[in-house]
Amino acid sequence: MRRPKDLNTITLADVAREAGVSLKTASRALNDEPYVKEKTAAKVREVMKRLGYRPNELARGLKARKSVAIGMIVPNLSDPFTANAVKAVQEIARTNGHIVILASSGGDAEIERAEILSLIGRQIDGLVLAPAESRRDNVSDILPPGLHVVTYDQPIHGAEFDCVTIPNRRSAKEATQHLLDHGYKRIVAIGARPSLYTCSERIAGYREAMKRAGLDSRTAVVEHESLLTPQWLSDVVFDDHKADAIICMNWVCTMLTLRGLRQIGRRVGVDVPFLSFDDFDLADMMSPSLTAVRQPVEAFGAEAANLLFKKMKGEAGNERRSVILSTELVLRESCGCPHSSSTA
Amino acid sequence: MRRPKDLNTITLADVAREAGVSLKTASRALNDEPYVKEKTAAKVREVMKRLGYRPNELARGLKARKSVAIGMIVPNLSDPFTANAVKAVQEIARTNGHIVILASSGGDAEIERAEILSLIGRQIDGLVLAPAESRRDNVSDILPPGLHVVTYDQPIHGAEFDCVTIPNRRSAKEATQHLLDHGYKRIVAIGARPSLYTCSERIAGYREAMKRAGLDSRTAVVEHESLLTPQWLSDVVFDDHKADAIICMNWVCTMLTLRGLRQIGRRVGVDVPFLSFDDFDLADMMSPSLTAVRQPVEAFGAEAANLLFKKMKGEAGNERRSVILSTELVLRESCGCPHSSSTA
DNA sequence: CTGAAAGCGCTAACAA
DNA sequence: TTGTTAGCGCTTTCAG
Repeated sequence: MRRPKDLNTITLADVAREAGVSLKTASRALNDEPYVKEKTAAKVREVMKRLGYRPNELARGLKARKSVAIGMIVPNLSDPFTANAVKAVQEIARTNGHIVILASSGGDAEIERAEILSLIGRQIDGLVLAPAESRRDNVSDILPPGLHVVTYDQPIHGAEFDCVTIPNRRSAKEATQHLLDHGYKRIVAIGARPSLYTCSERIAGYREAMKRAGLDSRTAVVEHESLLTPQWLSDVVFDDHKADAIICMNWVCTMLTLRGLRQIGRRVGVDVPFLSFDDFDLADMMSPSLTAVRQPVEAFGAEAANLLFKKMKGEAGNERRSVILSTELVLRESCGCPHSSSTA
Repeated sequence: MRRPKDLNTITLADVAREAGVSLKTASRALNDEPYVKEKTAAKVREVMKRLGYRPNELARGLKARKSVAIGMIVPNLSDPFTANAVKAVQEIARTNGHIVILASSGGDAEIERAEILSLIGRQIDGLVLAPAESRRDNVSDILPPGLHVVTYDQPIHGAEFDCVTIPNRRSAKEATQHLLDHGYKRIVAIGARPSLYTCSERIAGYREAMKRAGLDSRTAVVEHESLLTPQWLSDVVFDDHKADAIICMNWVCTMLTLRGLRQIGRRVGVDVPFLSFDDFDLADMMSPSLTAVRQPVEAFGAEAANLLFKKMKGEAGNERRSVILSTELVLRESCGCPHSSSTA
């Protein structure tokens, strides 16, 4: 004659009582287990529906020692690159019957660590991580053994996680080479957060191209995006380096540089040829349209999530797996190429 | 002498045993409860740290009947409007000690429903929802009583949720009026998903403005974004309606229209004046720059989340609360306004 | 101040 | 085929 203290939550016990079966039978019906007479099962299901029963996943997870949830940690959700990756991960998680707990590090290693701990407390079954830092392994020491992690965008130095990346160095080299082919000599590479793998690799690719052409590298790399101001552009990129072309090493840099250039009165692609590492919506709609290295944004998240679920199901062996996606240099006008009206 | 079956997970019992105290004492220390000798508590904390103990939030939630998690359901993560809202919600959740379970409906009511059920099973403490549908209440009947819901972008007709919106009708009316002030007569309003509140309200605002000017409304609204093709633009917007100006009613429509116009050889803002409901990064960097109605994207998510947490804490009373954020008509060039070099 | 025992909702053993 | 009994990891009575 016990009554649930909270009469708004129906438990499996309520269902069982109402259906006149035992708890375990109700449980079996719920989970479509064998060894339940179909008629009994039907009865139970009917009661469940009638009562609006919803299994408590917390209780299930506690028992099963898993949560049917994966975590995802990203640095910055406003970045369309990130947003699309999240979208892809969320979709694949859904098809695998998992939910996604989304956390944001803001690119800060301490926050990242705290978020990971929080996710671990949630008993996540897997983690997709866009690391806030790539030089130092800020993660491994707090991971419970057996938790699968897939990194994307950046690998973590010294850690043994699966990772989805692009050939940063080669892509940057090719992009730089393209600018060189146009005849520019004082190409300036603009980047931010040099300690990040993507940044340093892309800069390295740039250097290789410049070196091969027998030219000096002109790098303009800020410790943090907030330092990428119009004044800085004017001082460093133009006054110091006398830029005759610019390559920006990621989306944020591109955005800030586009704005900054306008403020200091330099027209992108007209006064100064421009190439962006990271393509985005509308790059093709600007005038002049922006030449860019395109990363397969959705594939990034999709590959990472697929790899994670494969690992979780034990279908992928135990060795570390790296997926390297390919990029595409999308030639438009801002680099100096002639106008083309092809659809991007 | 019982040994955890899974030796990789340390429980509070392990901590208690190691510290030589009872389970409850360890629990008290964990939760900073009073009535624990400071020395005892310190000892427990030391052991926790040494063992790398992490409380199991699933177990906590099961007991406490709450999960310290909120759910968020959005239609489309690639939309920067949505991405920024998610970012804001996630940040505010974090400061309130909650995690965010993110789900995506793809604008489909059935999926939305399934996702809500899944979140309920997770015992979420609150829900931020950008409804997939606004005409029909697809939600209320499955919500457990006591679960707080805040809607944003669209209210749900017939449901009693708190909601964060903008003055859709008035903003659209003002925007249309601005085009009228330029002297355009055959202004075409392009929209998608007419059953959505935002769409119908904005179209209504447009109609009001046209009517006041003594002009016929020329609406071009597709059932679904996928129908907004270049061919359709050519046929409906230009051949049928003889557009001499265009107003697009949301971001997706703007994107598709910009691309479509180019494909059919009409230059935005040059051959055809253009106004976008929804501002975005780079709208100010295009040539001509795009005049747009700007919604406060981050505030959208922030207000929704703040409202939700207030409700959850019982600080907001029980009556329904509506927050109406203000928009701004950002005048740039595509509407026909003279070039201005002000920073957006 | 501290501890023993009960139980959150569910599922895995082990009967019956 | 069904039911009974434990117990997942934690917190909450209620005694010491």
